[in-house]
Order: sequence, then C-alpha cells, then structure tokens
Amino acid sequence: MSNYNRNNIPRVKHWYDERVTNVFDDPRITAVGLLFEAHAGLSARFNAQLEEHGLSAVEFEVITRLARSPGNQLRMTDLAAQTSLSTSGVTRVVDRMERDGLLTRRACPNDRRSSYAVVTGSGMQRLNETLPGHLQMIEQWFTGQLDPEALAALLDGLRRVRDAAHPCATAGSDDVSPEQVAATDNANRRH
Amino acid sequence: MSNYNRNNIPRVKHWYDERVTNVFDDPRITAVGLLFEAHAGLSARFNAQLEEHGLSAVEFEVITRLARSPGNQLRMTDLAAQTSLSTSGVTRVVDRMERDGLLTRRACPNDRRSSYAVVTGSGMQRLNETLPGHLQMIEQWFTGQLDPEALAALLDGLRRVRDAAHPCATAGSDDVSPEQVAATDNANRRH
DNA sequence: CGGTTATAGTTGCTCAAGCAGTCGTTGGGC
DNA sequence: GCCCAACGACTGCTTGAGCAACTATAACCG
Repeated sequence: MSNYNRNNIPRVKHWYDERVTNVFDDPRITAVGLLFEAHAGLSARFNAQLEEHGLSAVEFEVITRLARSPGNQLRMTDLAAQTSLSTSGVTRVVDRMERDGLLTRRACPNDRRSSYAVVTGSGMQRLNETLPGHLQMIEQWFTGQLDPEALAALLDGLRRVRDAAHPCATAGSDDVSPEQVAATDNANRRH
Repeated sequence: MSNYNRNNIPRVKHWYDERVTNVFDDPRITAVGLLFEAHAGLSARFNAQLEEHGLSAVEFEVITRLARSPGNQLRMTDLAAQTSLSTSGVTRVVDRMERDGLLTRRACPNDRRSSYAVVTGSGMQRLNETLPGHLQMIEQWFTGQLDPEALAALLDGLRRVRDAAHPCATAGSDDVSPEQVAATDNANRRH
C-alpha cells in the first residue's frame, strides 16, 4: 500500500479500479460500515419516535442526562461534557428548551459564574411521555433482534471499543475529576 | 410505567429521582449508550485523521463511494441514496469537492437530466493518501481491540441490527432496483 | 403527437452547531 | 489586598445540511 500511487498513470482508471475494489472489500472497512450503518439506522428510527413527542435527538439526550442527575440538574459545562456538544451548543439548546418550558436555568449559589440547567415539571412530563415508546423502539430494532448471549457478546465488544475510542464523558458525576473530563473532552472535539 | 406521572406531586424531586435512576439503568438504555458512544468515539478518531488530509467525514464517504463504483462515478441521486445525504446535500458537497478539484461532474449521455459525479486523478490521489492511515485507525481503535472470535461475534450482532434497522442503501449497484432504494431511503430520512 | 405526470438536479431559505472572542467571576501567588 | 491567569457562560460569525420550490428533461398515455 506504500507504492500505491507510484507512477503517474496514463491508464489511471484500470489500475485504480482494481486496487480500489480490493481495498474496499477490506474487512476493516466492512466492520466500520456495519457499526456506522447500525448506528445510522437506529438513529433514524429513534428520531422518528422522538419527533412524535416534539424532541430532537439532542434535546432528548440533554433532558435525559439532566433527569438522571441528582436534582435533575447539571451545570452547563458538565452538560456539555456529557453530551457531544460544545458549551456554546449547550447554551443554545438550553435556550430553546427553556423557551419551550422544558428546562429552566438556576443560578449556582457558590459560584456565580456557573448556572444549572434544571428540568421543569413540564420537561419531566414530556420525558415520561417519550420514554416508554423509546424503550420499545430499542427493544424492537436493537436488543430484541438478538438472543441473550448474542446480545451479551455484542455489548461486550461494543464496551471494549467504546472504552478504547471514546473519551470518557461523565462530568458532574463523582467518579471523575473535572480536569480529566475537560481534557478528554477537548481531545475529542475537532480543532 | 403507565402510572408514571400520576399525582401532581409536592415531592416531585424524590419521586422522580428514584424512578428515574431506575429507568436509566435499564439495560436497553445502556445498550444504546454503548453503541452510540462507540460510534461517537470512532467518529472523533476518524475525523481527526481525515482532517489531516483535508477531508471531512462526508467528503470521505462521498469519494469512497464513488471510487468503489464502476468507472469511479455515480449519478447524483444514487450518491445521495448511498450516503446519508439529501440530494441537495449532495449537490453542495459535490460543489465543494469539484471546486477543490477532487471531483468533476459529467453529463449522462442517455439521460440529460442526470449527471455523474466522477473522481478526478487528484481525488484518487487524495484518497490513496488518506486510506492507509484510515485503515490503521480502524485497526487501532476498533478491530484491533478484540480477538478474532469476539470481533466476529460483534460484527455478527451488528449485522443483524443493521439489517433490521437500516434502510438498505445500495443504489447504483445492480442488485437493487432504483424504486426500492428510493422508497427505503425516503423512509429513513426525517420528515 | 400533445399533455400530464414523474424524475434529476439545483437554489433560496432556515436552522443547528462550532470557533473565536467577550465579559464577569474565581482563585492562586506575591 | 492586588494582580493575573483560568474558568463559565454567552454572542457574532460562519458553515453545513435539509426542505420546499423551481427548471429541465423524460416517460407515459390518451
């Protein structure tokens, strides 16, 4: 593969055609394709269901992360670290969701720079309306597609890939120091 | 879960806190989390490497799909069906990549509505520069993380999930009729 | 043929998201 | 106590993507 594009080609097309089709049958390419297509497929199914409840995927993730956190709240920065959003992205999602009455901002008592995003009652209600159907979608399109041990094997593999590739993002939880999270998070984000 | 938000709560917080942490420990949520985080992690790693070669993920997918197609070309619509892009999205990616010299448009001889996107020599060169590193990234962060049978189990599971959830997108290939592709593709796309 | 319908691609508009820059706040070093 | 670096959140600007509307071509059908 190092002498790939060595000589500059009158008959480019033939030469590339051969090499290229070979390369794209590479099992590594196939593997990534499977993972990405599975993800894309599930995303599409989930989005459709979330949309019925007036939520985008990002909004659902935000409200979920908040709801599972102590006090149903999280500092903006921590929320950014847990989601795949930048801090400015979080500012704007929270803007929209606050406008829609799903969240509120609350001042942080001991640090006047920070503010919390808190799920409102209306937000909780929306989440409760959305969740059962969401779980059903997961069952239908993902976990229900495999028998228990195949699923376990799949999840085991995914966990190992995740642990290797995914910069851990659990800011606001107690098991990770903020600096650590910030570092890994920045490493993840593009330039 | 049906009597979830039954009584409108003075002690909302406690009640939700309990239910909610339970719900979010649901193995189905965890499973999706693993898949999505694995995907996000790999995407981030791949994007970093692609960026070194001046390609976005979408551009890489486009040029890859074209390069693996007969004649290194595909009609705009078929390209849209194969990628996760709308036709207008494809128009614009191809615009940019044509401006950058990676692709050209070529008129379709037998249908004057259609046009092909064709990879240029320069585009092929760019792809060839990018691919080895990309394969290496896959190896490093994904396939190399697992021993062969664990990987096989993972891929097998992914394949089943993909087949269930992913609207098959192989337009321009010979094994699928265009109408079929269009139908599944539209089903996939949000509203 | 002529007209209607469907298809391929492009374009205007909108919106979501990131980066870089800003402002106020905090905390550490002296 | 004072200063300066670091931090948290927000805002201006740009970019990328989708939808809907439009044009040109093709296909179908009477």
